[in-house]
Amino acid sequence: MVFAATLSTVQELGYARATVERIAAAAGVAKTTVYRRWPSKGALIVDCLLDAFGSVPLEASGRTELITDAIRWTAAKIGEPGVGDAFAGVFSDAVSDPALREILSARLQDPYRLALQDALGEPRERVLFLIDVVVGTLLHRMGMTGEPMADTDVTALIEMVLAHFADRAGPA
Amino acid sequence: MVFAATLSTVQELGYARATVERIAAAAGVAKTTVYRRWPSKGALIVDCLLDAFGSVPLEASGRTELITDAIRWTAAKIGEPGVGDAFAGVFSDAVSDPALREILSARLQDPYRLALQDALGEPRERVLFLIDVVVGTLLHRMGMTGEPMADTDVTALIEMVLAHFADRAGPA
DNA sequence: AGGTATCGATACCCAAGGTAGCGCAACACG
DNA sequence: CGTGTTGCGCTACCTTGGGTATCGATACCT
Repeated sequence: MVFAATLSTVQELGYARATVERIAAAAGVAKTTVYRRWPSKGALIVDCLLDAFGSVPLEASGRTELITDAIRWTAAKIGEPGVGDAFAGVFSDAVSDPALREILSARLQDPYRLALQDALGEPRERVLFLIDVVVGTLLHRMGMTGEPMADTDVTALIEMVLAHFADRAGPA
Repeated sequence: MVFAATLSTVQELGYARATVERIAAAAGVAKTTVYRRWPSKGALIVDCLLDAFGSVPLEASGRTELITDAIRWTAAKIGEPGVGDAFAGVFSDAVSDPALREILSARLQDPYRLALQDALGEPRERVLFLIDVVVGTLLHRMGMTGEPMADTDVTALIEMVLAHFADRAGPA
């Protein structure tokens, strides 16, 4: 499977050194075959992340548990070997590449945003803000240190976000 | 000045298309001269960001004003033309480049972290967490939308952070 | 005036994203 | 069983961009 080879190659070499040629070799596949299936390296990574993330666990009953579970789940996924690197990597590429940004936003962010809007009953802008805070914080830690965020900090993040998004108690 | 040429080139073309050759041309300087002064493109951008950011305004009296001013100042700087792009760009490059990560951490993050530790009387880990939240959130918004965060969201960010970092009232 | 340091220009190396074309194997279908 | 179609691997290639080496000119300092 190409996805598994992608993640393990990214984990082993980092995002930039995980070239498409190496990923293809690790998957036992030709580079051209990869480009037959995905239009760009970025698109491959996004699909790989989609596969790695799966769907958010949103079966919790209360709002507090829902947010807590979602944040812990996000932190755990980003902490999985290769996933955080790959995520931070595409994200970086997307900064200067509007097409990739579109792919990232539509294929990766939107599904989770819509699920959260639905589960939380919050408007689009507030959920976007929530995602900015959670994903931004986790990726910044990952990018600056090379390591996923430790549990105690994830807990602090959850508490901070919960205070802001508590049932109708938060500001604005 | 090379810094001005760097920012305007990044603003005009985005981070990836702002090649060292183009930046040098915009500055009326040869590409080799740029490499004589900075060891890599990343180092150039970091120095450029250092120049653009200057020092944090930390002359506020109260803790609340201090944090508010610092966050607004960060958001405003990242919103300046070219700065956000350049910041998100180096950050992305740093993900796969430990040497650049070291430069970014030591030259850009550490001074502000130390100043904040001093001004807030908070331990290193909590200030690092604060920086992760503020910078991560702002950069995530910038990276996903291509636009700096709107004022209302910056205000929400300030309120959320203040609640967490209020005088000895926050958890953990 | 002479030595030195700096800069600009050119030419180059290398890695990596992405493409084109060829030939082969597998599979479907009559 | 033969034939066509499809998909894949392979090789070779193009282009861009980071980074380096070299050389000649210029300017500055003594």
